[in-house]
Amino acid sequence: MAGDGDSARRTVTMRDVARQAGVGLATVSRVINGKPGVAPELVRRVTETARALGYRHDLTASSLRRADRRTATIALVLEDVANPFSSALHRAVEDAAREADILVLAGSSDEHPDRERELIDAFTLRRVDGLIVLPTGGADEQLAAVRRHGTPIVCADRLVEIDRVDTVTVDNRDGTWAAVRRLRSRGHRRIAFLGDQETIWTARQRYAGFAGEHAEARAEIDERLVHRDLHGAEAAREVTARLLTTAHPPTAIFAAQNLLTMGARRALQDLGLQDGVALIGFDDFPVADMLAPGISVVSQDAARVGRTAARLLLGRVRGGEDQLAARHSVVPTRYVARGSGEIPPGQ
Amino acid sequence: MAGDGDSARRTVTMRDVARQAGVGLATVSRVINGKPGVAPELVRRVTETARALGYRHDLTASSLRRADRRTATIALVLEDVANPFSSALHRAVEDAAREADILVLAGSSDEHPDRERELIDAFTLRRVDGLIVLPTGGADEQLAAVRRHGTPIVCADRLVEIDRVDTVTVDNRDGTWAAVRRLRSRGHRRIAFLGDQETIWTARQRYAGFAGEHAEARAEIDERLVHRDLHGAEAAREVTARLLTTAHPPTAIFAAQNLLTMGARRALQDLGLQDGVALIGFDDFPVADMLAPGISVVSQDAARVGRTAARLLLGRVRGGEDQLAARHSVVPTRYVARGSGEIPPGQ
DNA sequence: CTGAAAGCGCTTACAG
DNA sequence: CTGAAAGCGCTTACAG
Repeated sequence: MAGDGDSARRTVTMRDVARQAGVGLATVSRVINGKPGVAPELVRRVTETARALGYRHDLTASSLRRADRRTATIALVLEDVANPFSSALHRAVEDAAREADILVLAGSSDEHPDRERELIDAFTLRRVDGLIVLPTGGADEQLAAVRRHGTPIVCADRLVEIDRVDTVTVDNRDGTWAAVRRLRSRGHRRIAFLGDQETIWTARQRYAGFAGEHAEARAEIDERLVHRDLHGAEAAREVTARLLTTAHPPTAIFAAQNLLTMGARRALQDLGLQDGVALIGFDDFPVADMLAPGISVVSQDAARVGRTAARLLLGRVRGGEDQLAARHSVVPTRYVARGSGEIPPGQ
Repeated sequence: MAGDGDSARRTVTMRDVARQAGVGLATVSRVINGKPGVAPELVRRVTETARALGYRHDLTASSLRRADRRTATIALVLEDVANPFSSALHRAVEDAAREADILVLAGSSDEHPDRERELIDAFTLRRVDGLIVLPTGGADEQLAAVRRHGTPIVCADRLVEIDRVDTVTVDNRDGTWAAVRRLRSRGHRRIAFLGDQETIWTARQRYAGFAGEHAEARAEIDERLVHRDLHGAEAAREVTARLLTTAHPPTAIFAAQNLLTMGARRALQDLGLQDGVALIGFDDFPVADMLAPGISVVSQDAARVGRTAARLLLGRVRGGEDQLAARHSVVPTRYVARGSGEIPPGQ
């Protein structure tokens, strides 16, 4: 407790501890790092002196000199740290990293390639040991360059083809395909599709599932029912309201993303049609089961995506797997029937 | 593009750039850091050489030698990066930090003091410039010690009294008080209270609002209607179900947290009582407005809490405000009427 | 088992 | 305006 003053003082370094304890600098380093082969008496003296002086180890300096140059920090480029999918993935990454005493930096690209590039720059500038990114698609060249420089990278949620960059994706196409097939088997023939910006890989995949199912059923797609460039709930709401008030409205709606599902449902409720028109969303969200009818969804396991991505990354960070070719893991989706997807055509 | 090989090579340092460009190390440093007073010709040569060699600046080394020793990184200790309140706060902090070219490390304490301590340790070990934490309450001494060592700290969401540690909280007590008063003015006399673990400051404050309103109204609290140690939705659901099936059930329920509100509503729906018993929740959540009836809530602005916390922290990090005494900012709540809170007693 | 010296990749006085 | 030297707080051979 002595010397626990409040005034600003210069940092206590290993040097100070060494001098005070009457040992060499290397010995202090050994003790602090828990390395074996130091006389118990010295271990005690150093530990005690360090505590008494309020010594705080400096990992940044340590990693600078260290052979492996690891900072024990990885970075995460998400779409938005605040969106449910991103943040569930984030949490899974944190948990996996924590077991290896690794911390995680996170940032939001908001789907802007420029912002993705800035984040990657800022992270590599700080010498993170690895990167998990939900790529916008517009920064792939930079990702490739960073990878070539030696930093391990795993891309999550979206597929990219870069040397030694692993990916963890969800079976967007098949999950959508199966959901649309369910609608068709219930008798639906006029199925609307609401999709996110086409620059996003998952958006294209989900549409591919929608189109694939139609081809399989030898059914033609009515282009008037397809809207593939929707940003957010409000856009989905407007489009849905318009679709429902045309001469030939859809009997079912497939909303290929979270917010679009909410927007579509809002429009349905506005028109009192939530029990008359089927709705299936891609990606679950809280309380979807508490609505009446509950919203049926193709659910994706964000935590599993995160956990898998973290595992792949840490394998490369540790070095053992770093020279392996790119590995691509696909996490399955699951259809959750809650009512809205089970509404038959014609009320 | 030349020399863009794939093989592992040692890092290109400023030294390499200096040698190659035929200038001194200090000049390279000046150019890379954009410092004025270098001949245009040298700036060009250094910039070009750096690019050609694939030089990547190392911020960790830079900050080690730099006078201010800043890492341009701050850390965030949240309850859970994946919960909506925490992640909305996180996003606001990210946005504020980004304007100052500062990155953010985040971690989840899960309300465990031990985990909070580990995170604080890990962050300070990496020499972050400052800390924003949602304190569990069990690590306040460590926070105080870190602060004394010089690292600026802002506590968000919960009040703590530590020298030169700022806080940003929400008016939990008054927000609850006003909501309960609304219930009473509509005729409710038997109002149940569902609360989170009492170790959490906000949980205590919200109960204080509930109790305060009762005292103000000279109404006695029926202890059988009060449950102050509920963990999560399922616990709230069970307790609510039990409350509703007693001889003297409540006519209204105040759920003092997100998940508790959802759990209570589930129980109400299970019993078909969602239109018969009033419900007000503390803290809004997505889609609460799409349920029938919509759930009335005391809404808190997580983004504003985050933004304010970040501003206070960055003010101290910059140094200008670092010697100031603790500042305490309170963000107001807002009552959002959606129907469930407007149900009168007796159906 | 221990310590003096060198050096990680930078910035910062200092002298020119 | 420019560069050689010192040093940030550590770890790592190396010699004892």
